[in-house]
Amino acid sequence: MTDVKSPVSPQASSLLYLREDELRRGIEFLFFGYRDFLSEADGELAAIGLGRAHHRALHFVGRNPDLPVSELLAILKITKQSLGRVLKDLLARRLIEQKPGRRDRRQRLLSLTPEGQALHARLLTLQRTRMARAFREAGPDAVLGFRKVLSGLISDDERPKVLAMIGGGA
Amino acid sequence: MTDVKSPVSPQASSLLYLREDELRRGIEFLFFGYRDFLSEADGELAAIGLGRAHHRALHFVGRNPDLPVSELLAILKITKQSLGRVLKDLLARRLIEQKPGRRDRRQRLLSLTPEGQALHARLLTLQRTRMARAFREAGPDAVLGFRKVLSGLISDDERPKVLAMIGGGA
DNA sequence: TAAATATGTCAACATGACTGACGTAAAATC
DNA sequence: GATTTTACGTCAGTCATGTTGACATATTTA
Repeated sequence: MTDVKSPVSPQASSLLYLREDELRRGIEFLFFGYRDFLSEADGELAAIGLGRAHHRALHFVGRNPDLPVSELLAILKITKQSLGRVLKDLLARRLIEQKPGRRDRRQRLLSLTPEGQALHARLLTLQRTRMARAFREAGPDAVLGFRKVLSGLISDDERPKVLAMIGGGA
Repeated sequence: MTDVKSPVSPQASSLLYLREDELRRGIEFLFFGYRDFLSEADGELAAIGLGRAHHRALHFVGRNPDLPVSELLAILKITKQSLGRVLKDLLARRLIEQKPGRRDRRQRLLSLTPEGQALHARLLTLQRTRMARAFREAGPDAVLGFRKVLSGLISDDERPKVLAMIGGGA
């Protein structure tokens, strides 16, 4: 019991940002930021009878034309049964289309129809608008930090794949 | 078709970080970071037969002893029926306890039992550990940016309440 | 006393995840 | 060429978590 009054938990002041309280705040910011960020697109989706699961599939297919089902499964980390239902809906509404792979004809390569692209673009614009405002208010350095921390939150064994797909550094 | 090769979408290079592509990357980082951040605690929870919904309630009650149900509802933004089921489970397992409010006896103030505190602490430590690693690798400036951007993603009308609860600036 | 508030509860339903089992076509391997 | 593996689909059942709508009860406020 040396330091009588030390509000700092770990050790030096250079590590203030690693105090328990700061970590808890980070956790909670992530919760609330994520919650509200998604709520907007959710509204649009609900209006046309789709859910988040459809949105996620639509997004990654849109971003990655001719994506095999297996890769989409790896990105979303859900079971094929869960994805199956979602894809069935999207195919029935002609938002997504399939074609067999050229090299491997067992594969069903997924891509968006023009209507799918339109919806994808609409949702992406919504989300980009919100993200753009947050980025603008926070500034370029903050944006870098935002990505750095989130990148660190990704599982070690997933990070290479994810970074390769997302593109760019950090 | 003037600028033949302009990789920049909006206008100046000072706004590079607001290009569509950078915004998309931010969106995707948020998706993957959130996905993997939660997966760890999910495992612990599944092992004892609880889910994310229980975790969220446990967390905010733990952080905010004597929390009225109405406030928990406002934090989680779910219906009282959904919360009711979760609280019923937590009460049955004696992880949470209720007591009537002193000033307003209609209220049921929620707090954690010792067992609830133990579980809360265990889960929080798990999450803090992961967050701490990401923070440490990213550095203090990045942490600030992380919080700034997430704060900007929170709905305008929610931000004051949330910031008041989370504490600290930005 | 009447109205509003805080909370709980019953019932029905939707979404999106899961497990487990089985089927088929194409590719890869022995 | 026969066998095994792979990519994908599908049927069936279950679970967790959200929803709406209606109604009940106790307590506070007007």
